[in-house]
Amino acid sequence: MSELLIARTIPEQIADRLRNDIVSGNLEAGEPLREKDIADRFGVSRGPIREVFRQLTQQGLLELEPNKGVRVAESPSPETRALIVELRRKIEVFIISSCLDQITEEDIQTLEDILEEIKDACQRGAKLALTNLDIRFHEAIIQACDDQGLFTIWQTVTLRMSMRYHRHGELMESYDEHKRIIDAIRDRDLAETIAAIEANLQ
Amino acid sequence: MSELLIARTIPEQIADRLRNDIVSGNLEAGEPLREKDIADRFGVSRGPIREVFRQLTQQGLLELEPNKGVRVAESPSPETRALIVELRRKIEVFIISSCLDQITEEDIQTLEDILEEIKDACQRGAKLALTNLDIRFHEAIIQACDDQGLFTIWQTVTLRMSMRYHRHGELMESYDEHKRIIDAIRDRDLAETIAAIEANLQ
DNA sequence: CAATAGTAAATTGTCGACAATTTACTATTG
DNA sequence: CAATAGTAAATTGTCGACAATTTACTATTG
Repeated sequence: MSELLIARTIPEQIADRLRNDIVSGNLEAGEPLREKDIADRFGVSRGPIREVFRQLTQQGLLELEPNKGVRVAESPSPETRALIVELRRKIEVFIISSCLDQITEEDIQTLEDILEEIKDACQRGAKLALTNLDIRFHEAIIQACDDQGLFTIWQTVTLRMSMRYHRHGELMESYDEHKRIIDAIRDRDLAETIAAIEANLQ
Repeated sequence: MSELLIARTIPEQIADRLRNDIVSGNLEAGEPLREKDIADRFGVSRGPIREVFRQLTQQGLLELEPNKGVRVAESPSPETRALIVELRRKIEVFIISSCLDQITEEDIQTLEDILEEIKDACQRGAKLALTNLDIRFHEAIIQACDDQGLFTIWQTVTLRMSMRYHRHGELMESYDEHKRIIDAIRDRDLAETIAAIEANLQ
């Protein structure tokens, strides 16, 4: 699950950066992105950038008009977001149900590492970092499990759900919720794992 | 909704053709696709083909390994497919619920046109064509309605659900089911529209 | 002969150049 | 002055060339 993450390709790394900017709200909805600008910013030619644009478009973060380029997509309305949350819950519950046993001690250690970063982000009040860590945490679970090609669906749904959204309230709640998930996984307690995941997805 | 379909770009057209080959089962799971081969087949350079590969990968139809290329993805297991069907139902019901009124007479005419083709395919026993027409019919509804950026999620889910799958039984049932959907839409009968769509998605 | 190392061929990754299209600007017309 | 037509600049689309990497093949070693 992790060898892919070590030697990441250039377009992947650029996609991550842009995804961040969009999900976090650094880039406003409707803002056009120019291939040349982004290419210069990352010191590559337009080729790799075009690939990134196509990927982010398919993930619903950009909108593409032929011959005109891409713009940052609007965030979903509250009603639409509610639907997307429901979809994401169904996907994550399905995956964890079919593979709770296969999660290795190494996978759990990866989750612990991310949890540490979450703790840190909560204490620093770093909301942006927290959104990312939240995604990375769940992504680690999905990657550890998924053998059914559900990853791209999960990713698209999750990114769209996360667009410019922060849960209000006490940040430290996020730490508690993720700790609960890890504990449940370590106990191989499926019902509790599902409950913990559903509590965290809203 | 339709001007985009008239002046389609070259990569879009190529993507459609490859999608067809994969969904219909013309291309076997695990089969590698070479950029050069596909480029020659369609008489273009590798650039546009790379874009197509990235898009189909994001839609879950291809699997990409950096520096090694793409292969045709496996079809989902029956259990996974059941989940995907459930997701698709939720999406289509949500969209039709929020916009049944906005569907124009012109949109309905588009659906009627596709229905005619469905009738024809049923009579000819053309299962492959039928799978495509089925997707096009529902896509027309989504495109007529969606203002919430749910299209890419819907598309990914739908394509994955359709991979190498044909409902058995009487082909003409497909015609009846789609006719029922059109009738319900024309009557602006939401409950019946939902029931008709759910009956058709399985 | 089996295993390894080395080499050639095939394939993907990236780039810069040019063509096609869109956009911004200027000049013309009534 | 408002509307249109024409032109230049900016931007996207496509291509072929070369670099980097992987794969297939051959030769060497024990």
